[in-house]
Amino acid sequence: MEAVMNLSRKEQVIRKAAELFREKGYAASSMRDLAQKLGIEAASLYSHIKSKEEILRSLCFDMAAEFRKSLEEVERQNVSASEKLRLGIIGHIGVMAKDLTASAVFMNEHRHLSGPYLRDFLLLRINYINRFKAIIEEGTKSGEFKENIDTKLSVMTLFSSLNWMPQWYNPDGKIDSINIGQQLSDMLVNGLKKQNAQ
Amino acid sequence: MEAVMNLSRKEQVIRKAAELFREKGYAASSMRDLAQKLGIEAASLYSHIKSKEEILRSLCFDMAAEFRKSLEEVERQNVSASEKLRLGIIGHIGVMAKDLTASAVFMNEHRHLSGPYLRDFLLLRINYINRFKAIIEEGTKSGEFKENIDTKLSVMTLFSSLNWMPQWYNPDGKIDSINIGQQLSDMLVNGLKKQNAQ
DNA sequence: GGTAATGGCTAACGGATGTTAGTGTAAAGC
DNA sequence: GCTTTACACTAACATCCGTTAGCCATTACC
Repeated sequence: MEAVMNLSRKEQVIRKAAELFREKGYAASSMRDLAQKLGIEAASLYSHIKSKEEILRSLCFDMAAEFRKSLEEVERQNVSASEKLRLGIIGHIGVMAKDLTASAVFMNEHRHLSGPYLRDFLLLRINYINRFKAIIEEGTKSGEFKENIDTKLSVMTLFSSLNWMPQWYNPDGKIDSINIGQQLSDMLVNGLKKQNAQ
Repeated sequence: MEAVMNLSRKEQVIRKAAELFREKGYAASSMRDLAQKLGIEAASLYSHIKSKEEILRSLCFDMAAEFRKSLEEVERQNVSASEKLRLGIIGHIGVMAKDLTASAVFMNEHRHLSGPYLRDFLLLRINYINRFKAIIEEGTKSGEFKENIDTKLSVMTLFSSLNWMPQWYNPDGKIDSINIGQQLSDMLVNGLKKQNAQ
């Protein structure tokens, strides 16, 4: 039963690390800081994790897997492009809302992954983005979306909006994550302006 | 004439530092790294700057001043809210495009400012955001924008989209910054969907 | 031509960093 | 009851960090 009980404490370490990395950034967070948050000595951390970077890796790649899973579900649905986009946005927001701390780390700190890990991460990311791009292109071809939009610009704007959510969203506030997803997708798809206005 | 000639070399240092901070992040960038980029020794940097943080400060606050100036010009114009928003967006993009490197640092590294400087910075930022928020509210009241939108969500989405531009925009590509500003404001104000569609 | 300023150097500081080695101890499993 | 496992400890390592002190060469100014 080693592995199972291991997870409990190891995940506790990773969770606290996520909080720390989010607050101060990966590079500015020391293992001694992390140990202090857990009430132990820095050296004791190494009973649970192999290195500082291993923590970052598990945070980044676990989140990446969640995003991928969410998008795959959406892609399976047989609906219009704009509806697919809407569901994709809501799904993405949902994944983030489940762990805002890890999401923030995923977004802001992944660049501190070393060499091959960074490469793998960026490949996953490009793939994810391209699948959203494909949905937008589908909508352009089907005539749902404007034909003169720049797809790259659109998809980047989309991700910018989504990915910064963890930085300002307060989960204890009056607006919940599903609501955010709805409004955000409406805003991006329909815009701020009234449809009947000029 | 000390100050004038000083600027030249000092600004050279700051510019290289901006590149470094952008690539590796402030905390992960060492003064020895920076010195190497300039072909000098780390200790020699201190003939030009007082500290590492002074560099970050000048980068952050100089950009903040540029943004403020741009917005003030827009606010002076006597036009509709949606036009004001459009001009504000284009102005913001324009300021970023003038120095993408400093913009990226401004956005991602400001949190490493210490104590009172961080506080001042955040106050400037909140003020800037609130002035955009006021434009959106103006548009909602005047009936140009939908009345059921969440202003905070809208303005945060707006800034997310704007602020991530330095991360993906390639100034050597075929799409120039004015074009980006135009398209971005169109996308946020009018949405992706055709106005006559469903 | 003397003087000041500019921009660089070497050497060194005190402290923080990630990590390893080796040890102890309380609980869990056979 | 013995052994393993989980989890903590202390001590220490080599290296990197930002920064200071003091010195030297070249250029600009009066």
